[in-house]
Amino acid sequence: MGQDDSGIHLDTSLGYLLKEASSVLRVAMEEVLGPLGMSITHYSCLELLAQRPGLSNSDLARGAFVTRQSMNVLLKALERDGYVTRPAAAPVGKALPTELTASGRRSLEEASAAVRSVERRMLAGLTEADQAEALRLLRNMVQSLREPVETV
Amino acid sequence: MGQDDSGIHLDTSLGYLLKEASSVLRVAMEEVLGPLGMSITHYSCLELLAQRPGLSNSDLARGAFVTRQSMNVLLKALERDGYVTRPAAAPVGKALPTELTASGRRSLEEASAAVRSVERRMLAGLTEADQAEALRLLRNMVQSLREPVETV
DNA sequence: AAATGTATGTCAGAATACTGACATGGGTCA
DNA sequence: TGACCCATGTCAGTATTCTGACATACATTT
Repeated sequence: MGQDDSGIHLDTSLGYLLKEASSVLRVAMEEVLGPLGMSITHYSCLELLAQRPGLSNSDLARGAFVTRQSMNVLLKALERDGYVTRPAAAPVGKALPTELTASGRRSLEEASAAVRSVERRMLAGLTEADQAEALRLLRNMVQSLREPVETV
Repeated sequence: MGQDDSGIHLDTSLGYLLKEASSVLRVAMEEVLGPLGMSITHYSCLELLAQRPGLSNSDLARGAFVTRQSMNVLLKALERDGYVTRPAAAPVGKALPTELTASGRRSLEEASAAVRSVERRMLAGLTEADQAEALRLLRNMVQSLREPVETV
């Protein structure tokens, strides 16, 4: 099944290829994070907190590209298991600034190394110039999609 | 919250940017497919069948980047609603070749137009050469990640 | 001061995709 | 031929994420 190659423009669609690339990356990351008992969102949350301590639940949701409701579920589990801490009351507004615990930092270390190895593997066939170009192109696409739709 | 910009290498990580791009694309597609009562996987399935009639459930799963179990759930719903047909018995092996019905083709048409408009919007800021380069770079990344890990 | 708008945290329920498991069909190889 | 391996379809249960809704906190506007 599927051995015939009739004319398919899916093979030249950047949208489809983008989905394929993110799917392959997701699988590769789950492959290395799974043995560490960590999901991708779980890892993303810890990495964000390591680089920007004090982010709120909503901040983390935006950074990990999930809804704040989803992040809230994860964050409560991480808090229960002692990887992050949040104050009981908000110092200002309603936002609760979150921070990594020592345990969270330790847990992140090996995950971060594993993820870096995946990214290195993904970029093995690209030159420095290629990578810079990829950054430019992807940023351009993101920006274009984020711009409000023209309702001339 | 989040107004301080301490040193973040997430901003230069291609893995993170790839996830961001696919997330933005996903949201944009859901935005145009939702009003048509269609999910992304739903649309992907119909598009695949339009371009490669006779694909099996497992083929479709691979093409839409989900598990065959997930695709099976969707396919049964599509069959129940009259968008696709599958033979009661497999002509060879266990694979059941699936085909679009007239209703399925009709339903696909407007969805396909909507998705093309999203892709056009995404690529609005890129030249032809840019797009060709993006294809090359993303294909390279996909291939690198698919290669078995070196266990020297 | 009051009204409005925006952002946040959180609860509840629904949708979607996943992992695990099993039986079946077909090919490969000893 | 028989043993083995791989792919497929499918059932069941689990996990993750989403949408909808509500109350609260702050900024902006009137």
